[in-house]
Amino acid sequence: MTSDSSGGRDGAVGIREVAAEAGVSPGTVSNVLNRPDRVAAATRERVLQAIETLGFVRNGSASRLRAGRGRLVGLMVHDLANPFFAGLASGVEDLMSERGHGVILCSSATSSEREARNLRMLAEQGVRGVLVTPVDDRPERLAVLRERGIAAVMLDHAATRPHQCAVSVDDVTGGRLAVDHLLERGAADIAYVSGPVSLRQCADRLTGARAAVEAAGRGTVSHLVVDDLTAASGEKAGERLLAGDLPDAVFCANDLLAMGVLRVLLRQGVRVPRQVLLMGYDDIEYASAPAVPLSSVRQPTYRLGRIAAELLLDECDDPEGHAHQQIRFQPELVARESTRP
Amino acid sequence: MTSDSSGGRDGAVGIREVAAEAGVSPGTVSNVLNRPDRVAAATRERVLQAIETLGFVRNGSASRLRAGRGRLVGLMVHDLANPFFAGLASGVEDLMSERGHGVILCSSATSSEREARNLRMLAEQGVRGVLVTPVDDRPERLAVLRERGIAAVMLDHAATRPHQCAVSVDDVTGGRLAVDHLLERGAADIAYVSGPVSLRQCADRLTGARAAVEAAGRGTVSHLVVDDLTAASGEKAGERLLAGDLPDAVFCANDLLAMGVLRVLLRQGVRVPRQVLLMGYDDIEYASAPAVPLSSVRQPTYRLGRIAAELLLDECDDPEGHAHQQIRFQPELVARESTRP
DNA sequence: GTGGTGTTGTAAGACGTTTTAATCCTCCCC
DNA sequence: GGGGAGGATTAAAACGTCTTACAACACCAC
Repeated sequence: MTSDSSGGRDGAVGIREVAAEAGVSPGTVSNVLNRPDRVAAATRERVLQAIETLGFVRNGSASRLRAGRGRLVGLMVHDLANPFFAGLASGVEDLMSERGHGVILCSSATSSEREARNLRMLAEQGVRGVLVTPVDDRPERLAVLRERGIAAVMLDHAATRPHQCAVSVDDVTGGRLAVDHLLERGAADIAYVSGPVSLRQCADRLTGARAAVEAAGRGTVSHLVVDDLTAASGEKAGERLLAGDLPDAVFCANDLLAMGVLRVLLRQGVRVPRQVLLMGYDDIEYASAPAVPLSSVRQPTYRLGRIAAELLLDECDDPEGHAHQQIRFQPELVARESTRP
Repeated sequence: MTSDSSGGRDGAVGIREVAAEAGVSPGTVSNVLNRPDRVAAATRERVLQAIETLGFVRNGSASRLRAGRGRLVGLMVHDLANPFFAGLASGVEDLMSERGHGVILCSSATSSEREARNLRMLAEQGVRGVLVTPVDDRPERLAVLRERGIAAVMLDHAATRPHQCAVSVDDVTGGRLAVDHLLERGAADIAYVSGPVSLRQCADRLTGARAAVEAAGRGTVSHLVVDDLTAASGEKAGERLLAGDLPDAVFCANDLLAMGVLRVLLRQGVRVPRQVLLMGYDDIEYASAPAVPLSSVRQPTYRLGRIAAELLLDECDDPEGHAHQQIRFQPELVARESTRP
């Protein structure tokens, strides 16, 4: 135990020890750390040298306590196991890591209670800002954050109040693209499978789907609701579809659902796309892999995350000069086997 | 702005304001928060009431600064976009959330530099402990943490030093299971596709594969190395395989690689499994979806994460009484179409 | 009553950093 | 050589909580 490679002694080395080693005052060390330009080049070098020798690691808690702001942000998604959110998280983490920030990851599991609990935890940790894919539209859920002056950027969701950044994808258009495509491929009787409509994504895609039918002046959209957006729920939906008259086409609110539906239909000998056209949403990496590659609606997942992260840091770094932005991407149709009749 | 629903005033409400409201001293409020049993039921109730009324949110930074330990842990994985790690992270996050802890998520992107940078950041944030899937076997990479007394649990990796917890899956056995299966299905000339052998997972699975061939007294294993464990790299591997004589079977170090290989082989008209048997590893949810469902080796991903998280908290809560554990799961073969000749 | 015992509550000093206002130089110009 | 001017550095006071003594109190047995 006596020979630790680096100089880290038992008596934890702080800014004070560094100052002593470099022959300056603690204040100067702090300046080197936070405003390097305020200190002469020679002194700065000496301090950095001391930091290196002593293996000093700055205490983030103390720093945040005194300065009011830290180098931590929060990220709240619905479900990490869903590749769409994993992609988002990946984009956020990459950018934050480049900028020297840490990301506290939370999953709401689409439960408002868990969301509220996590937001509170984030507030306690004094994060600099939060990226959140909210569980529903109620803007007051972010009150805990606003009261403490914590910036929030909506992720995959439009802004819920005037002065707020948001990065989203136009899900109404996405739903319309999907159903336009299905109608064009000859479907009339279309089933839309989604999670609860309290999820904005599910609701918007439905709106788009109905708009497409209305605009075309033909076709119908029926709606099948399942508990969540997983492949397991997709299988349940598939079974319910099989129990009745099969529609011409099934449009699922995400690819996982579609993969579940596909699995069940194929297992029961239903020919896809011959008998039933099938469409997913998100265009996750695995959408092209199935027996019948899935048509889907592509979203720039990773970029969504990166851009939202950038917006958040911009807002945090300069709250006054920052212009709130609502960025909305347009989704893109990806046609594959599952809708080729 | 004048009518915030909750009582959160501009002059941030701290333990002091709560104390005033409840007619006790700040110390007592702290006791209610940290040692509820030390304070009489009536007083406790009064304090909790005040906390509620004022919408008090404890300052985690101050708390951690003074107490030395906080309610934050770190999690470092190779790649969030990989469903295997997303599953791990999901398990970790669930358990930590139940226990009221936050998780700082980091991705090393299998780069030691980025791993080191992130570990340093975690040390700065004063996390209580860290769960890490290390990029290589060098135990000294955790020195930054040890010096500051931060507990570490190895995740999907055996312990690298004596007194350490670790949760892993036996990858040598996994590799053996896979190749045993391929040999049994008649393959002799087997290609193993993996990322760099500096990744323990890749190395161990290779060891297992060779052991299987040796034990059987027949067959050969050739080794094809690609940059990382993604589907894109799988496609590159597939092209390199096509450039030479096709082996009887391809064993990939994970399912993403296998999906990439499969895509290329099918595109070039190679019959899988007729001409080439194909096997993945991890048994991610999407392994069963492809045109030719992938045989794979299953790992208890989510449980791995949960258990490691539990171990870490156990170690943090009682460093003395804690018995370090090395838990090793056994993987399980899942045979599907891709290895049915 | 008195002294002991146990329980509740309090006062005040950390924790390690940032920051403000003040001090110290050095250099330059008249 | 005196008088700034202006940059580099410092001293000391925060930041909000936890914790260590310690005081207050009630209760009980003698």
